[in-house]
Amino acid sequence: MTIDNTKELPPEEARTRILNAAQTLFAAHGFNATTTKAIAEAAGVPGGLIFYYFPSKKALLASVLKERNVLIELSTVVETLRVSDPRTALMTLAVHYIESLRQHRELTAILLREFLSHREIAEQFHALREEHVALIASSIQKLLQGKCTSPAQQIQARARTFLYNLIVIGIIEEPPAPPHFIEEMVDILLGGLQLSVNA
Amino acid sequence: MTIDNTKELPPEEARTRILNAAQTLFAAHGFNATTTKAIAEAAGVPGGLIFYYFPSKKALLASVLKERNVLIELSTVVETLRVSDPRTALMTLAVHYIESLRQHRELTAILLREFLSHREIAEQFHALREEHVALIASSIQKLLQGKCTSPAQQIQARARTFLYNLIVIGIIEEPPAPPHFIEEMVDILLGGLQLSVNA
DNA sequence: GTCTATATGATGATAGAC
DNA sequence: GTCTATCATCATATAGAC
Repeated sequence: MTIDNTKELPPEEARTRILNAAQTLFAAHGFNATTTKAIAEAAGVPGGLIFYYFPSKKALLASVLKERNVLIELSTVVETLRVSDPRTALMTLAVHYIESLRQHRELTAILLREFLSHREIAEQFHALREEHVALIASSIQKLLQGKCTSPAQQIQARARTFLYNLIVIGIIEEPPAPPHFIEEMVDILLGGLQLSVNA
Repeated sequence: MTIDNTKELPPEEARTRILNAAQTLFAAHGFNATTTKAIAEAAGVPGGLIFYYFPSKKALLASVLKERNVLIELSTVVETLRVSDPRTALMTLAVHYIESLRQHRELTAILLREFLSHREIAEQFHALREEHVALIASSIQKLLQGKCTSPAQQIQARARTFLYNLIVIGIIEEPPAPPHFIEEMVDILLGGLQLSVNA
């Protein structure tokens, strides 16, 4: 029987604590405004130890973004759609997606902050967006199977409109807007489709 | 005959050059990553002069945001709607709004970067959003006068969906998405309304 | 109002003891 | 692997000559 090294908090894993602290502080104050000293203090380790695990502060940021990846979890949200009624399904998707964004607020904040200056991050952000548009579009298409005759491009546009709204709601909007806006938005998206709603 | 002091580049207005340089550099690299020295160099003035005109670097940022205000210009875009056909009007509004956002890319970049950490800026951003939702909603309502019987709240939701899409398209989306997406989005927004389109 | 020179403090990173 | 002490650099901001 081999030892499982993937526990949540391996006894003295200073590296993990540094990553956690960096993630929190980068998100709260931005990359440049966060000092390595502050990270070390928050992590409860001496300042020098950071540079034992990471060659530079920038490499630390890269590790945070790489090892704590938002992409995967957000994508799985889309997969959880096993409801027959399109309206309910889209509502579920929206709520879960926004919740997921809010749960990863720290990472999305980093993305939002740094994509403007770091080309690499911008491309990651862009790829993520397009991937999700495609995922949502195919989800909608499945949901409407047989119930609707709209062309594929219309569905894609709806998926994009949907996602863009979720992005603003989940990342930028603060405080949260009118309570029933999400519901209304879903209705708008489904409004133009020739649905045979009679479940 | 008095002298007009509101020319584009008043003979030696170092202050203006400092503001210009600060705006550009803050937008390109963020507030913290931009040094006052870099601003001075870009403006072609000695480093010390910045602190003659502005008490601190942060005050300089505040001045940039206050004196180069996006709010006004963006609001006027909405006013330019004097077309009878709703679809054409919304298309015009969308295109102009996005163009305006792109023209003020530097300022929107600063807003996007700093609203996460500076409470003041966040509130400014939020107020701007809500003001524009209201403006767009009332524009749509005027456009649909007599042609539609949808309740006010539905119109508001449409306006918000519209604006949120414009925000992502104008500020975040890069490179620009599928060419006809804006058109498709407008169609989606108008899709659910009981229009008597027969112009 | 403009410019030079510089104070003062903090930052990322290193060297080396344990 | 962990920690202390410290270096070299560069930041914002000031003092004061012109």
